[in-house]
Amino acid sequence: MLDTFEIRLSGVTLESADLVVVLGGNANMDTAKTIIDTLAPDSLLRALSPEQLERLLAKSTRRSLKKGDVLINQGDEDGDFAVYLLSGALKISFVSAGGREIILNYSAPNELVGEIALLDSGPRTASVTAVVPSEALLLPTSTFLETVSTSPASVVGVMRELARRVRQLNLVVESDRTFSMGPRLARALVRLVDQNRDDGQLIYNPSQNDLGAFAGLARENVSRLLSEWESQGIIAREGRALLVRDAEYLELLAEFGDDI
Amino acid sequence: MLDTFEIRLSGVTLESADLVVVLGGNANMDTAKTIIDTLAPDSLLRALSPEQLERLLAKSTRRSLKKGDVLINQGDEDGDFAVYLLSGALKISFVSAGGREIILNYSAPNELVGEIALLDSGPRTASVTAVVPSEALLLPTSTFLETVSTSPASVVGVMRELARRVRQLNLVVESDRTFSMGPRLARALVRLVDQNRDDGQLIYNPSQNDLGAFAGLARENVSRLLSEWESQGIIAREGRALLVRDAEYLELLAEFGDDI
DNA sequence: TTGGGTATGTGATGAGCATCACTATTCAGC
DNA sequence: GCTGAATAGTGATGCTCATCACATACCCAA
Repeated sequence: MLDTFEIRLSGVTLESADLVVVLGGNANMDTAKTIIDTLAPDSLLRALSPEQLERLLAKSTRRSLKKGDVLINQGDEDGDFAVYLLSGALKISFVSAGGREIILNYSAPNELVGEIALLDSGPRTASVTAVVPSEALLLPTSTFLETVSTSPASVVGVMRELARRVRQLNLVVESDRTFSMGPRLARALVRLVDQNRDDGQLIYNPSQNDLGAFAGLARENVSRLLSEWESQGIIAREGRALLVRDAEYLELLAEFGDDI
Repeated sequence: MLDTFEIRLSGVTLESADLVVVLGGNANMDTAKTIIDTLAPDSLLRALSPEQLERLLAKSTRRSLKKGDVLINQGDEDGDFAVYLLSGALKISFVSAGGREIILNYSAPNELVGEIALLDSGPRTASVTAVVPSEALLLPTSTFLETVSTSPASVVGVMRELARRVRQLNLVVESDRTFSMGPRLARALVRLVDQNRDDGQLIYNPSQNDLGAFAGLARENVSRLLSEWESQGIIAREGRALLVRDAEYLELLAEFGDDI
């Protein structure tokens, strides 16, 4: 039973930016209440009973992240916590053998991140970075497993989340293998559209570099495609922010490839 | 509580082969005992208590599969059972929007298959086909979830299995995106090597077509690469069977790509 | 044994996209 | 506001690999 929970950040950050570790105190009962109140209705943590949730929160650490802060480094051996995102956006990425960055996902609030390493206790295979200022809960392994395995509802929730991820990855493999650039980028954009809004805004405004690493194509071609789509009115740009105007078209492209 | 368990096979088989449905009776106590005895030491089902296991088996259906028999069809709506492979080998694959087959995995005995659809209750996104004569247990959704969620050990086991799969898929995305043909094929072969033997035999002898669909390259190039590797002594062929002679080399290639 | 289906071997061709090279633009920090 | 760094736009080039087009080998069943 540990009451405080220390995070050690090691290794090299992706951007080799200076790393500022902001260790919050552990969430006390007060903040626990606050957090409970702000949990989204569809939150995974809602599956827990109030008592379980309170216990879990009491053992968790809350972290405020600035843009660029690194929560987890690929290669870290001390993979002893999972991350529950309260607000903001995280990037999950790794560096391939060839030295190129591959972005696996962007996570939105109320999503669980980094639980894979808890389950098979290997080193971290991906890095987790805040791409906008974010708030996150760090759940220690023991508490996480204990809580999850005593709550049938949350067990199914976590398994469901893992299942969703497997499906998602199957789709990525499909588009990587059989789709041309356009549909691949379309799929990336569709995944980035903020589901909580209806105006086609993204959960985060990626650079073309990031979009390329996410969709699996060269930055230059991201540029070319975006220009083309903008001229066709499929997307719009406000400054550097992207707006998806014709989501339906992009979804078709993402699902059926070039032969829509 | 249902005691018998009916499987409906619908849709079009991948090879459009005639489909023979062999419905076994449900496993009775006798066969349950037999099955328990033959479970591998590392089996997921070993996490269950003898009573739980017996209950699970009593509600399961045992299926004997001939080569080519289809257990699950991509698109099936009645995704209400998972598959536990007792012996043989299964192919998990789907047909992409472009009409090409993508092989996600080959599963070896004691592996769980098809549990994704149980968790998020969508249609089946992949097909499962026996590639050699096989024995499998079909576990109905309700029983599966009930058993799993009442056994903390097996919960963790199933989550671990899902986690393993996510990791595996991350690697596939990596090699698809950044590796050239050689390393991609190497990774496919490494995944196919039978871990229960030490002579470099594969768990199943795929056609070059299948190898291509598994590794993500054209059949013709599979042929070219295999010939090259054979002449270098990295692999050998006995008739149509492949033998991995220099597993270490292939593993290096699979891990680091061309720049080993 | 023969023939048709399936699996394999191998060259030639070209499409798709990464890469390079460079310019133009935007942004953050002093 | 200024300056260097990061981001973005765009043409030219060439490499990798899918595709096409065959030839060949193999297997099983009539």
